[in-house]
Amino acid sequence: MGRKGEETRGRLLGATQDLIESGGYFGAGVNQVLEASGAPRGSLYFHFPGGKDQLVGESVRRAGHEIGRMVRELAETVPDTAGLVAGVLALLGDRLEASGWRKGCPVATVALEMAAVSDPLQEVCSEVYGSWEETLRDRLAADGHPEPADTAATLLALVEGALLLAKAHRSREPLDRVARRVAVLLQGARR
Amino acid sequence: MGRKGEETRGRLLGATQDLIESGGYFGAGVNQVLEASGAPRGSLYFHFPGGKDQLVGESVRRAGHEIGRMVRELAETVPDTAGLVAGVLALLGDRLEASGWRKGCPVATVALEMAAVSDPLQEVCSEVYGSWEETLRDRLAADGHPEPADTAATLLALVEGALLLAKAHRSREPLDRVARRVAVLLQGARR
DNA sequence: TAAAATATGTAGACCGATCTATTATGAGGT
DNA sequence: ACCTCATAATAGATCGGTCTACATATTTTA
Repeated sequence: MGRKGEETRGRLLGATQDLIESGGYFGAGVNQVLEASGAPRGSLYFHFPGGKDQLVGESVRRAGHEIGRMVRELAETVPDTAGLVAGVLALLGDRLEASGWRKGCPVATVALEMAAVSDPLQEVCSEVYGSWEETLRDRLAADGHPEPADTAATLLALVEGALLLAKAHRSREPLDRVARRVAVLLQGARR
Repeated sequence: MGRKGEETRGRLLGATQDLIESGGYFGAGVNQVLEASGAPRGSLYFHFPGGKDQLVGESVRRAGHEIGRMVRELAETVPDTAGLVAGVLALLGDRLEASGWRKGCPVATVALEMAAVSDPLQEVCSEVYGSWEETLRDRLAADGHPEPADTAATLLALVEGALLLAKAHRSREPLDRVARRVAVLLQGARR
């Protein structure tokens, strides 16, 4: 593929990722992606012959993996799951606030917008959420939690919901409130 | 305003509400709203001189009040808060599934799409979420729950997150998993 | 009460801007 | 010379919004 080509492709994905995190599928207009990345129009359709949907799909997947890796890294330094969730909430809250309440979950907006109308994008969103949930479930199971599957899904819903409310209110308050209550939800973890 | 005018205005709001619930702000194109409502273009800008943003704002507020009322009605028939939340999850899950995984929360998508770029729409979303949270908080306080504010925010985040995951996976599973775990979160309610 | 004036609302052609996508062309690296 | 990739012009559809014309009520005035 060549060094240069790979770099252009990466810049396109990065710019798309950035715009998606702020405004979802429709917030990432092709023109804005091109301007932000500095790439010419033809290059986009060379590297992503599937057009915008392919571009968005790969961007969501990449962003999902980045966050997944971030969570796993955090998991290595924090011993208890409650602390891990609190850490994730804090980290994502920092990101959200530092971006002027723009950058929330890179998957959520696209999922809500497109899951019902685009099978490929729905699959990507489902897959990313599934991988995050799996990470949490494994961690809970290793902790000896009695209901790892249900609890993992609940924790993920909690984080996603808190992030949504924080963006809607332009405030960390929902994140803080949820963080305080997570411990209760995880009762019975290591009895 | 006249009987006919009021009716046209209502049809425009209803059509917009419907489209928003499926696809958010950008899913509710003006042309689609006009086609679905049967109203002519001129009527839209007569009844909503603020254009699309006013139309969407009023639709989100209306949809928010409808769900708020639904929750309060359910609260009258279900004694415990855990049951209330489970009931809400079941009801919204029915709606989501019956619509072919299209109709989720009427506020969430618009909030994620527009909160960062439109002050008026951000305010509407924040206000609706605030009113729902207030309903939950009052209920928890009446139950004698020790942390009504934190818990109300957490329950709302939980419901919103579960609804998001359900739409992303096109499955009730997240809703069911969360419903099973809500009881644990509400421990200490009536000690 | 009849006629005139005004307010309310419908109807759709039309506009510029923006959207994603296609195309033809040619430079640059291997 | 060959494939990779960049470049820009442009297509064609759709976006939200404005405009004028017209119909129907409602109010004012004589």
